[in-house]
Amino acid sequence: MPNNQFKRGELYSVINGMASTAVARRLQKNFRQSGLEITIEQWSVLYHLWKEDCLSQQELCNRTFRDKPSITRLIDNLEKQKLVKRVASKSDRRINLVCLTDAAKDLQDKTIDLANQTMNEALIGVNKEDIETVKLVFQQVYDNLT
Amino acid sequence: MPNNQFKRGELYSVINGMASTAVARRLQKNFRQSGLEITIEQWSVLYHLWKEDCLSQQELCNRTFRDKPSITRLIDNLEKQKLVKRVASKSDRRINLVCLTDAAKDLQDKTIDLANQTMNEALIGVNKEDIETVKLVFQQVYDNLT
DNA sequence: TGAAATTAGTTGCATAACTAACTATATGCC
DNA sequence: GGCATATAGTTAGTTATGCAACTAATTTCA
Repeated sequence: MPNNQFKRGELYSVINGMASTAVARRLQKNFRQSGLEITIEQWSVLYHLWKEDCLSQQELCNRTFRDKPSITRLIDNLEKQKLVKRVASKSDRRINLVCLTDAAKDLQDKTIDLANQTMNEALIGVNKEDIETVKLVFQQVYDNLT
Repeated sequence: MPNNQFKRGELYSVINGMASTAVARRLQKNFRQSGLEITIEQWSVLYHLWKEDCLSQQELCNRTFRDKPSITRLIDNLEKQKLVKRVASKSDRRINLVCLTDAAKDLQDKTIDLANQTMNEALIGVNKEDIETVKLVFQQVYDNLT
C-alpha cells in the first residue's frame, strides 16, 4: 500500500480549507476594524514590496504565487488608492516597476502589529516545531507540483 | 519572548500561500484535462454531498467554511449544470435541501482517481506523521479563530 | 395571541481568481 | 537587417469571495 494514500478530498480540505479561510477572514476583519481600507490580497503584495521595493509585476507574480492578470488588477487597485506607482523601467520598456508611495510606507508600521496580533491569536497552543513542519510540508508540496 | 512570535506575513504566506494555490491549480487542471467541467469549489461542495446527501445550504456553509452567499451561488451554478437540485424541506419551509442528481453521482467515480492522483503527486516525499501534524495545527488555528 | 428576535436563504456591490487572447517590446539567429 | 520566438503586461469573460442589506419562515416569550 502506498505510503501517501489519503481519503479523497482530505488533502484539499487540509490545505485549502478551514484554517486558511479562518486566518484570512480574521486578518481582514482586524484591518477593517482598525480603519485600514486594504484587502489581505493587497496587503500580501505590499508585504513583498516592503521587503524589496520596486519589483516588476512579473517578479510579484513569482513571489505571491499569483498569475499576471491577478497582479495587474491588484496593482490597478493599489494605484487607485495611491499606495503604489507604476514606473517604467529604463532598461526594458516592457517592464513596469511597482514602487511604494510614502502612504504605503506609513501603512507598513500600522499593519505590523495587526499581523503579529492575528498570528499570535491563531497560533495559541501551537509549538514552533509544528509550524516548522507545516512550512516544510508546504514547501515540499509546492516543489512537487511546480 | 513569546513562544509564537513570527515575522509578519510569514504565517499568512504559510497558510494562504504557495501550497494551497499550487494544489488548487493542479486539481483544477487535472479536472479540465479530463474533460470535467467543474471548478474545485463546486467539487468541494459535491464532496460533502457524496459523504451525506441532501444537506441544507446552511449545513454546507458549516462544512465548507464558506458564507451563505457563496453557497447560494455555488448551488446556483451546480443547479444550472444539473448536478444538484434544491428540494424544499417539508418540516421547515425556510430550508432548501441540496440533493445530488444521478449525473453528480456518476461524477463522483470519475473524480476519485483524479483527486487521489493529485494528492499522491503533491505528497511525494512527505510522511504521514507530518501530514497529521499539519492537520492538527490547522484544526488548532481554526479553533483559535472561531 | 402577537410582537420581537432568530434563522435560512437571496440579492447587490466590490474585489479577486483563472483562462485565453491580445499588444508591445526584446532577443535569437540566419 | 529582418523574421521567428519569447517575455511583460493588459483586456475580456466567467466564477468565486466577503460584507451588508434584504425577504420569508420560525421560534420565543410576555
